Amino acid sequence: MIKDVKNMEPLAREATTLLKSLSHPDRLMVCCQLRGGEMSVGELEVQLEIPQPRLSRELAKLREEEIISARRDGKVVHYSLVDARVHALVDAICTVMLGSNADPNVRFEAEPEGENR
Amino acid sequence: MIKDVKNMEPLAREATTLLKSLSHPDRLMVCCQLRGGEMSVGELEVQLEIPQPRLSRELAKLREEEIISARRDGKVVHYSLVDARVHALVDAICTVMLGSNADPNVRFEAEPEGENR
DNA sequence: CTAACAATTTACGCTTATGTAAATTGTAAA
DNA sequence: TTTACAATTTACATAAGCGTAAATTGTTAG
Repeated sequence: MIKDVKNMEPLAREATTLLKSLSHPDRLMVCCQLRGGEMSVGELEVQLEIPQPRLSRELAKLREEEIISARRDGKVVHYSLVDARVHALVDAICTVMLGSNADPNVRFEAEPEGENR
Repeated sequence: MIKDVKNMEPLAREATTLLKSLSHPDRLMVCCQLRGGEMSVGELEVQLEIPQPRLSRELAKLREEEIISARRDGKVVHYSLVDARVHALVDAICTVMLGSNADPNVRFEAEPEGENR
């Protein structure tokens, strides 16, 4: 509830770093899908029809920005959104921008929900 | 509520175009402030402490992307968010990412609210 | 070890974004 | 018209972002 807009800059800088990571069709769709829980690269590839090398590169970017995390199981790598803040942001964006089309077939498997930040 | 993820791509493309426009500290802060209603370039310059030429250029980008609109009054130009969808998205981003620091001193003057899209 | 599959990384060319600084346009008042 | 102020546009140089295609790494089964 502060009035000091000056203090907004560092927060805005942080926010836009995250936003930039989501500002790409492939990456946004990936995050949109991951709201429904873990998915493997293969599943994402099939559902989103993104050529594997490109998908992999975008996943790498999302990983570097700590938006998603990877878990290897045999030769399959599973990805999931990293925390509640990211989940909330992606959710908000999908709701406002994609409408119902964004519904990832709601099949939540594991999402603590509640550990802000 | 569709399952056809394939149809998501064009929407995601559109969404990310908008998101990209908001993915810059100056531009996000401007939009954040404009949630409170119209503001002149001068007011934005003072409150956000952004050098005028840079501010002006970012405003131009936001204008080109049709995120904000300008209204000239004498030698002063007033800007405001262009529609409810943009307002909703900016609001969501500010709420999730900036928290209470994002409160633009709530002073709504005119916001139809309700014409989605 | 070798084959086969899942995923990631590299390489290249091209376009866009961004900070900085200088020049220009538009409007109102003297 | 001349001045002054508000705002926008240009001009560069540097840094990122992105699509495409080829090469590489990691893992399991034979």
